[in-house]
Amino acid sequence: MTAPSLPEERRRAGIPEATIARLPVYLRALHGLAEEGFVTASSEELAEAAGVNSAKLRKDLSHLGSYGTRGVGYDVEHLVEEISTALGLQRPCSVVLVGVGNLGRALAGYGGFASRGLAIDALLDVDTATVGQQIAGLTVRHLDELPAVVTGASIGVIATPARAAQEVCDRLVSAGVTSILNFAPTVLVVPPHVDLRKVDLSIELQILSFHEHRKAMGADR
Amino acid sequence: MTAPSLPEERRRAGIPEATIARLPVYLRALHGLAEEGFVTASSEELAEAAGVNSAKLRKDLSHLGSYGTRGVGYDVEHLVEEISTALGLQRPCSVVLVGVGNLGRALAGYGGFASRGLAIDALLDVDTATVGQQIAGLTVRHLDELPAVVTGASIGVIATPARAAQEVCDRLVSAGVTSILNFAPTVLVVPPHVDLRKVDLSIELQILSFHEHRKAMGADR
DNA sequence: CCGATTTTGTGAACGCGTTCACAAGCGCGT
DNA sequence: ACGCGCTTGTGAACGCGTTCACAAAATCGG
Repeated sequence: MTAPSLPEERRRAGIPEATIARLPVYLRALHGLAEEGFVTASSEELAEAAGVNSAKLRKDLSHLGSYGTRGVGYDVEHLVEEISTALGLQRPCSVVLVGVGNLGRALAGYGGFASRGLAIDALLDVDTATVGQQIAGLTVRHLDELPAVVTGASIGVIATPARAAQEVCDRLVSAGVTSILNFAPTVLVVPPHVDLRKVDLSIELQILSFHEHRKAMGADR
Repeated sequence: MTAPSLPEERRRAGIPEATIARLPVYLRALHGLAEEGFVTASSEELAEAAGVNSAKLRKDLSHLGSYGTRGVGYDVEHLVEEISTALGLQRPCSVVLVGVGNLGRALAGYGGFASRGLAIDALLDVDTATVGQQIAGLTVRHLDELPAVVTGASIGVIATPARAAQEVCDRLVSAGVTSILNFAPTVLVVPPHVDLRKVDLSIELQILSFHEHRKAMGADR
């Protein structure tokens, strides 16, 4: 355990999770402002574009370093660089998607990834009818080729049916993947060194269902 | 402002947001346990199936009421009922999806919704080539018909390109929708009485990118 | 060169959510 | 009937994240 001497490294290690989750939003807001011709932006302007309040934005950015100029604001282009660096988008890692069903195809064709430096590099499936197809400029390969496509730092995306997800997850981990994004509606278990995030479409709807009913009840009485 | 006299209602109003976000997970875990033949389940068992610790699960459930039996655990079937009721899934509201592109199709075909009582009831788009198509048993209708398909309590799902999202959002709100799930990579602004949730696929990847790079840096030094 | 003005960066207070730890309650065996 | 073991429900402590409010810093006009 080496004591971190560089302040840069201290900062990197100590960025709160909640802040990291917002950095991509700021990045997108900055791109938007840049397109509108802003060369500099105050925390107030940036916060509005990102949909947060300015105090939160300033504290978030302060975790990265002091990249603003008092009385002026933030240099848009420079801040894009800094956030991209913080997120590791300067040297993007490869993304491997497993499960080329409806959702998998949608993800493969989703333009939002490429624009931020993160593009899907490989599509894998087990269905022999799907393997070999060309989708979004990529040829679908068989899941057995997983070890060959995982090179160094890779992110795995699981878009399989729920029943296949845990096995696919295990195979990703075996192949050396340490960051996994799961779209299958299942709880996955992974070793402690693996980062796992999940996106569950039906859960989001159920949360809204709760709020919708709560509002309806309040109106009734 | 009537003072809530029924404890049931007090509970409903006071459920913390974080708890609500986990109730759907518990619901799914309970269905899984039921299929495995469990008629009763301890907080420990349920917590493991849901991927949380048992203390959290117990506190979450305590916000709904006292539906467990000390020394025994929770009746699986009964708890399913209670959580479903709390989430408003007993009388599910209709779901209207706008934007039948790749993602929209994937969502329309996603089985996970129907199994929990929340099914997509209408598909809308503006593309004349898409309108009229049959997808997942539904006929795609034109966005102009929005007022006709929104009946009472409805949830709106936005799966359009980013540039169209705000206008679609405004039209949903005008039609009376007060709960919106946004998949478009944009910050939407809504009136305060509207609940808005967002799912952003590229943001999730960028968060993983951060962790992946952090791990790689730690290994290097 | 200086004061007025703007905006950042941050210490402090606050609130929410998680975790801990245990008393209260329930069933079962004897 | 009664004590024993198991499990829930919950008050209390803790930690993280948000918000507030202001001092420090930078620009600009005179």
